Amino acid sequence: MAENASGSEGLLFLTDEQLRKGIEAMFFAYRGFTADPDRILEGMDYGRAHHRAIHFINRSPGLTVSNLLTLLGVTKQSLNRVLRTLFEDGLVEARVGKTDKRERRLHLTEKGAALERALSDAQRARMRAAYRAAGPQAVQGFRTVLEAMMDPELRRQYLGLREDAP
Amino acid sequence: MAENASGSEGLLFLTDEQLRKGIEAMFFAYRGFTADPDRILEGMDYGRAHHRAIHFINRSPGLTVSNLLTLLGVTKQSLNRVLRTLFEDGLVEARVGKTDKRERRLHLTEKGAALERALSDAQRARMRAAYRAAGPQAVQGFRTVLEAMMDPELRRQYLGLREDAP
DNA sequence: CCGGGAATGTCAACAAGACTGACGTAGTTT
DNA sequence: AAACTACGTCAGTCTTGTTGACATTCCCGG
Repeated sequence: MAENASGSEGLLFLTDEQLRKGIEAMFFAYRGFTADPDRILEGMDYGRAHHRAIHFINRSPGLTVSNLLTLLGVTKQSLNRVLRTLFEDGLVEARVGKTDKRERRLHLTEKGAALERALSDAQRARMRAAYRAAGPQAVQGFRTVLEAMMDPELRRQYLGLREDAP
Repeated sequence: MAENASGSEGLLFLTDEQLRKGIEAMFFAYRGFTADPDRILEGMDYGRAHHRAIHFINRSPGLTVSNLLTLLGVTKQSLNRVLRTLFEDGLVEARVGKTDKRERRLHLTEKGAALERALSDAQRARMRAAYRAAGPQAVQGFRTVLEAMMDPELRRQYLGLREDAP
């Protein structure tokens, strides 16, 4: 039995206790989520900030610095420090914009793409294992709750970049 | 090829694209998740680290410094800086352990509990809104995936706090 | 064509929060 | 008495974020 927490369909009984568990689940899960890439990056001169930049450049090749700035939600000074090392080490290259020559469109080099693959392989492996363990319905719910938890602005960014759903 | 799709029993179509969306959902959702408490804390002399300490002390009153150390996964030097300011400002108090006098059992003061309430009210409100928007099944799936994503050690910590076990 | 503003880079200074390493002190266990 | 444990602390480093100020290059509207 134990239909305790949530009514099977209609109403949600949201005790503070349940919410607290959700909060702690986010905290612990996020640690796990970042653990593998962090392990790979440690020892290199890079950190989580580099990973994030590389991720989004890989995902949207040719995006501009200010696109990336908006996605990451940091200051240009902060991002620039990261990008500079990525340029210097030949992981990322910038091509001057065709229509607007002020823009620098960012692309991964082969070397950069290789690192990206290493990082996201690790992260995807964990995500895949979690998805498999939890099952399809859980995955759907997972995504739905996460989307609902984003700030409206961030959600717009996220959805705007998605190809499939509305 | 194209065998990357289905899991053993279910129809788990796990394309890299889908996994990438899950990864980004975690990234954006975590930003939203921490945004409200961060806003409250900004301007005070506190940060996210203080929030985390306060959260777990509230959750398990009387826990020791090393308990907290394990939960947070940081070094004692790092935690100590945080705890010191919380002691000085009278938000947390330490009581010498009864059986083992080396231990300092941590408790929130009234003032500390008030801040905890302010912080977690904000965070719970967001979590509640997300849960409501997503529905009960989604909530179940959300928690299931997050648990599966934790490191085994972290999951033990997390579960250990749910059901009281040694 | 000129000037405002946008996109970008860069210098400098600073802060939070993590880390390592070393050392000290009180209390507990063997 | 020695060894180990729980905790605190000093000192230094690193990453990643912040503000503020200023320069350059370029687009576009008047």
